[in-house]
Amino acid sequence: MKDQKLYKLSENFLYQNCVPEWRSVIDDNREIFVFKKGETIFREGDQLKGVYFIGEGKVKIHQRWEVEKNVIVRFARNGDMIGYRGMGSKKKLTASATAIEASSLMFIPINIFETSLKVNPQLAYILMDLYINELESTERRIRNMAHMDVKGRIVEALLMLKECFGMDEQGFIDIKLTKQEIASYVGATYETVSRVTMELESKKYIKSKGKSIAILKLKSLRELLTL
Amino acid sequence: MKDQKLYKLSENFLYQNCVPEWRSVIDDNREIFVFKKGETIFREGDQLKGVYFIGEGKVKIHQRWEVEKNVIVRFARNGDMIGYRGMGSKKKLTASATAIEASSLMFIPINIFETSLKVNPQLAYILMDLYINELESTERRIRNMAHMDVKGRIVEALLMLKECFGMDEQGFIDIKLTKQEIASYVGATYETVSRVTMELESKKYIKSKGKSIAILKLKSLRELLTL
DNA sequence: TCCTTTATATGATTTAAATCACATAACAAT
DNA sequence: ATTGTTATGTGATTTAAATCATATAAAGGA
Repeated sequence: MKDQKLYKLSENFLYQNCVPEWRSVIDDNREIFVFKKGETIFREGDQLKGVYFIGEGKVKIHQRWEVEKNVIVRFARNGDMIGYRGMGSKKKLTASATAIEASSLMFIPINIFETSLKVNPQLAYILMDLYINELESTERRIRNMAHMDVKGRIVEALLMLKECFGMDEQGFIDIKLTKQEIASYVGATYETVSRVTMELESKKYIKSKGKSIAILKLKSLRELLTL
Repeated sequence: MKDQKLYKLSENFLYQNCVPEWRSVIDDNREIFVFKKGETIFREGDQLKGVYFIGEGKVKIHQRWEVEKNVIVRFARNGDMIGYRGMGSKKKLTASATAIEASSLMFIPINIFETSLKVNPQLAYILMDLYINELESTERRIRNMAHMDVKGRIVEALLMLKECFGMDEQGFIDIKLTKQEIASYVGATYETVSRVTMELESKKYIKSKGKSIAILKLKSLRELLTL
């Protein structure tokens, strides 16, 4: 079922970078999907059927490793595109996507998206830039993984989450993650994440309420990174 | 000094994906630079002045971390493009590049490259795909860093190096790296790399001669990864 | 609401890998 | 060659973080 209220097409970068004549094609072919918290959007190994744009909500992109061991590769929020893995429709997805909270996504079939790329010269260009930026932050994470200790990686993750998802009125980062999810992102166990966040709390560098975390002393946290 | 022998322009993907009329522009504006082993091609923090295509040789892309601590982000070989970090010439390079062996590179000034992108619709497209693939392997490395032990990461690195650089007649992987360089790539210390490679050698899974390594039992090595 | 499941805190123990330490080997430079 | 420098192999020690083990606290379903 299509629900216009759940997705403002005009704010979407695909729409914005297409020539006006093409916009109706997108409008005619898009579909809106709604996912509950915890629901799978796509699974690694799946055939690539199309591309998703997040309208509302938060999503984690993750890869499996043995049973129950996960790595969260990245987080995505409204406006972000997920699932695209290059041209040639025989491609397989290399990661899964799961809704962290109730989310509505716009789906564009892969053939429509690929045609969009051909018809709108701007688009490949914008996408190229987008992937370059993503690559940059991924390379940065490799560096962090290689040389930072767990505490540093957790602090770095908290700062990234603040940047990415912003804060509510009380200063809490606007995303609710379990200790296990944080652990899967930084490459650690949930026990260690629990200990480290407890330590940061006791030092009043952060505070937490349920699954929400607020940053209290940004400066002190940043200093932990430079040691 | 320009030396045509050192770089076959016709084999370059930039050249191949440009409309014929544009090729002479590239030809007129390119420069060939030759680097000795260990020489710096560019340094992180540098202003982006142009793009390099490797004609001959091998290059490592690395980021600094404190004094003398390095992470090798990736390796590059002939045909690879290095140094491009997206449009907008005010961009700064986020990693350094150093020649692992004597290399010749073709340099294209950033403004020529950016115009090439605009004039040749194919190009942004090809680049987008290229960056998607790079992102994929970088994401894979994050997963490895998070969950594999050092031995696994070293084995994975050896298999990657074999894929990337090929082997000579005697089966040795066609790249010479120090233990420290391998360590910088897998995120470990050179002592640990030394110990692990010694262990693999004693099991006859690999053999080494100077700085060259040959894979003897591919199957056994692969099995180490699935444990 | 109670009850099951899932998440969290925290202690005790183990372990992989870093660090420290030194001897030897390979490589470069004079 | 001769000498200094950088790379390597290996042992001993330390340490950060995983694992094992429980207790408690939330969250979700019937």
